Amino acid sequence: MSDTPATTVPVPSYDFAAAEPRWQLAWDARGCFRVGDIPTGLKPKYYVLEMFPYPSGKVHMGHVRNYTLGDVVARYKRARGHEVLHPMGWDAFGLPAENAARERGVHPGTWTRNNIAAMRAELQRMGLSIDWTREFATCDPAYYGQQQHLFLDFWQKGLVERRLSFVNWDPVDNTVLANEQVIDGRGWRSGALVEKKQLSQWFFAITKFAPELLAALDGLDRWPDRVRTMQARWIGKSEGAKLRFALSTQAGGGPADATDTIEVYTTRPDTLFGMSFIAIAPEHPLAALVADQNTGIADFVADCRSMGTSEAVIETAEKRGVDTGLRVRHPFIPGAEFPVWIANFVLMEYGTGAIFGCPAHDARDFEFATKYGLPITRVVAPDGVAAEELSKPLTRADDRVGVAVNSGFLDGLATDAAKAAAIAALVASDVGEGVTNWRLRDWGVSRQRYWGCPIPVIHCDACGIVPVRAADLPVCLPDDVSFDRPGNPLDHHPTWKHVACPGCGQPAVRETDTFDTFVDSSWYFARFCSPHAKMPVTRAAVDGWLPVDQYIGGIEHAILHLLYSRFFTRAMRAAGHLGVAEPFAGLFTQGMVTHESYRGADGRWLYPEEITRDAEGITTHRETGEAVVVGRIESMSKSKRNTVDPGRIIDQYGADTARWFILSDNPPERDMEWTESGVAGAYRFVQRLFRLTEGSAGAAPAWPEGSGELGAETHILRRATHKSISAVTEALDSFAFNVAVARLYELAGAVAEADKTPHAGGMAAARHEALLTAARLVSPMMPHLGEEMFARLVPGAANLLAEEAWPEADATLLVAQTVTIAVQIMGKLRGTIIVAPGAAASDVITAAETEPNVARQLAGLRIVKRIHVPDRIVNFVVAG
RNA sequence: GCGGGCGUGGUGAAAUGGUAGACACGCCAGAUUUAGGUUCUGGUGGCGAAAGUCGUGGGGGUUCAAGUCCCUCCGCCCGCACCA
Repeated sequence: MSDTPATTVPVPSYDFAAAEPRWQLAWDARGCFRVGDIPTGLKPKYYVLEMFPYPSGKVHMGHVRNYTLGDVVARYKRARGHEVLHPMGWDAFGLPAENAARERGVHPGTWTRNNIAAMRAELQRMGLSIDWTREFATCDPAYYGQQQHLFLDFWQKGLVERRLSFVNWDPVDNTVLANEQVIDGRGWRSGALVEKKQLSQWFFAITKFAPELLAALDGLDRWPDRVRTMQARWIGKSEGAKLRFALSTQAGGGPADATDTIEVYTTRPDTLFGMSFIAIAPEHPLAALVADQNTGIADFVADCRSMGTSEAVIETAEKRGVDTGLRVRHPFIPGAEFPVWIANFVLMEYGTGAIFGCPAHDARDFEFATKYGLPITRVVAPDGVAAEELSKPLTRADDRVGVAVNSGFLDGLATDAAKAAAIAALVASDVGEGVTNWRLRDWGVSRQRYWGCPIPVIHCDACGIVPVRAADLPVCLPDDVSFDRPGNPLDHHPTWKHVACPGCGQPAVRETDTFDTFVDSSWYFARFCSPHAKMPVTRAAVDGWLPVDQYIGGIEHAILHLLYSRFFTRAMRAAGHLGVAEPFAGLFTQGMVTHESYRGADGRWLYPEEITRDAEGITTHRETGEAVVVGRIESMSKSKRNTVDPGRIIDQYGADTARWFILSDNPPERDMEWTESGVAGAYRFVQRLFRLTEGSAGAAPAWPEGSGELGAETHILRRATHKSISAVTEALDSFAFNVAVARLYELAGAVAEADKTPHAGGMAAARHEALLTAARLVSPMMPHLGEEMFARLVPGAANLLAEEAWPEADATLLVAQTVTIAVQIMGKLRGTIIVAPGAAASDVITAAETEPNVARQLAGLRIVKRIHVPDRIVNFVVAG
């Protein structure tokens, strides 16, 4: 190696466009990422999975981020000696394919498969270390047919139910609408006011697992706390009371029956003395009864029906209600009566569909009571003293939990004791009892759509509802469907649904509903273990690979998808398909990719490619020169046109640059902003690392005989190299990829720094070591560049870098020779001292006190206390 | 509305309760080059000539010491069960 620093010798630049496909072919040729259905057991197994994509047509930056994160983990774990399963597939059923069919006349299957082909090609350009032999799409009959088997198994295990539930109904198109298709209470295509309609639907009995789904959250210690908290709240275990209010007036004037009481669930029976009304949901049976006799009430109930089924819409709507005229008796206050209202904010799905209103301590009840002039009585106070008039609800923790006041026999009791006493009193008078309630509802899986997995059920006039025989599966979707009118094409199909009943052989009709697409994504991770099996999963494969060790995806799936997958895993275990209860041992939730948005003078959105920015930062249209308004930085979306096409970035800068920038920009759990300047910076680093390699290309030079020969600069570089190994390893282990990137910038800087002085005393060997280390450390993030560097540093290597082990840091090189200690007076930094690591406290404090600036500041002050934190800090607490 | 999260220089950010701003982008200055998404060197939180002082969304608290822990307020983001 040369002893002169590399100065102005022209160095060829890194030709990523040639190198990236070359290395992708090399990995593929050697089968670097392929594993068997059953792990060999020679190494520890590691299953890395990113949430599989919906094939919308194009890979977007969110995908690039997701799959880059997963690929870093997969490549890193492989290097650390694991046998890594890293598969990819397609969440291929869903609404957008049907929309494309209606809008463009293309068959959903054709549209979906074309999209998959396009997106697969784009993903493959990223250099992901995926075992593509395991790929499948959920719209493959080989997949959804097995899903139908699972449905039959779950049915047998008592986990499938059929009951009525509400859907959004478009009365003009005569079709069911998804929540997203309801815009301001109207159908997105017809514009008709949406109605709630009851349909008979299939449900998975997820609530049967509610206690264990909640309890098992504690064991998911590699999940983000926030996701566990959100799931716990969603499952929503609450301890409260169910009580029956006796109606003092008969609902229909008819005989006393089930309608002579209203059953209410409450978590706060201790606040019963603060009651001022009962509110029931518009869908409550009693509401229907009253509406039959009163057109005003009927109108109100009908009005509530047009609100749709979305909880967010219901809860944010203005609180409205109507007095039914019915009155109930208070269970504790003889002679007291309270009105029964129908209120639009009461949910039929939760509790009993009826509440008692306690306006003093509940914001919604307060708003309602204020609006309709209902009394507001404080019944909880922190100090047990009832207070003055209320101008706003007492909803702070202090105001909700305390001591009962204005509450008869409960007065003076603390909240928990008051609850118990209230429940005891309800039990004693046989009007209620303590109950545990769950917020979680059973999972409705019926969808009135074509592009989904058919529910394998037959309706027979004689035999009722009959499952399709296992031997007759899969129930495949017919291809010849028409989208020329609204509604479910399966229902309109001339022949598909007509079959013989498996029970009696008489003409019968297939179920034309298909499964919610969440069903498809609730077990795909298990299918990846043996994707070609003639059964849902093979036991040896799932026993070998599950659970997923690291699952990575968007926070938007924190509740539904993850909860449904947890349920499915338990249900599959109950049916004997697998042995684990939890599908995902580790979970990482990534942030979104955002970008500035731009609008032209006329207000229309502009693509980033359409604008240009001059030296003063003024943005104008690239072609017309018109002024451009720079809008908010927001999540990339087609409608705002603030998207950046990953394909263009890879063309221009290469996959490694895109991966590097996406990792370097910020912590992966946070939203990131895509910027052109950031990409350009990443690209410069790619080139810089490559150029550094040039100075050490070729076989490793020998270290000089005897370590005493090593110069100080050599030692500094070696120390930097080994500190990088340790720091990058630690950063990758903790998902701090942006920190790993920073450490690699530092290592590259250390090599450049070493090049400033003439090389001597083993520097050439240290430099080679540094760059070889850099290649290995960088390779999970920039695999192509890593291979290129490795090939130049180790010509004729038998292995690819992808097959090489992770480097080990030499502990002797990590030990610091001195430490810098901060010296504070009253917590304020006044100086620093340099001492040997582990120096005695007395020596350190003496050195601190004599540090010139510290000594000057301490003059005339009395030291009250000396705090010494070894190798970190000295703090003097002074008096006066 | 309810639930969850986030908030640090011009920007993205780093920081086991222990020297706030590592690393990068941008910017400034200089060097190199037959200048073209170059490269290299140095500088870069605010105020101040300096000593210093202020500074992690606002306010309060715990602590010798708070970006970090607690309370409260504000702003933004995600989810709310038929988007995936």
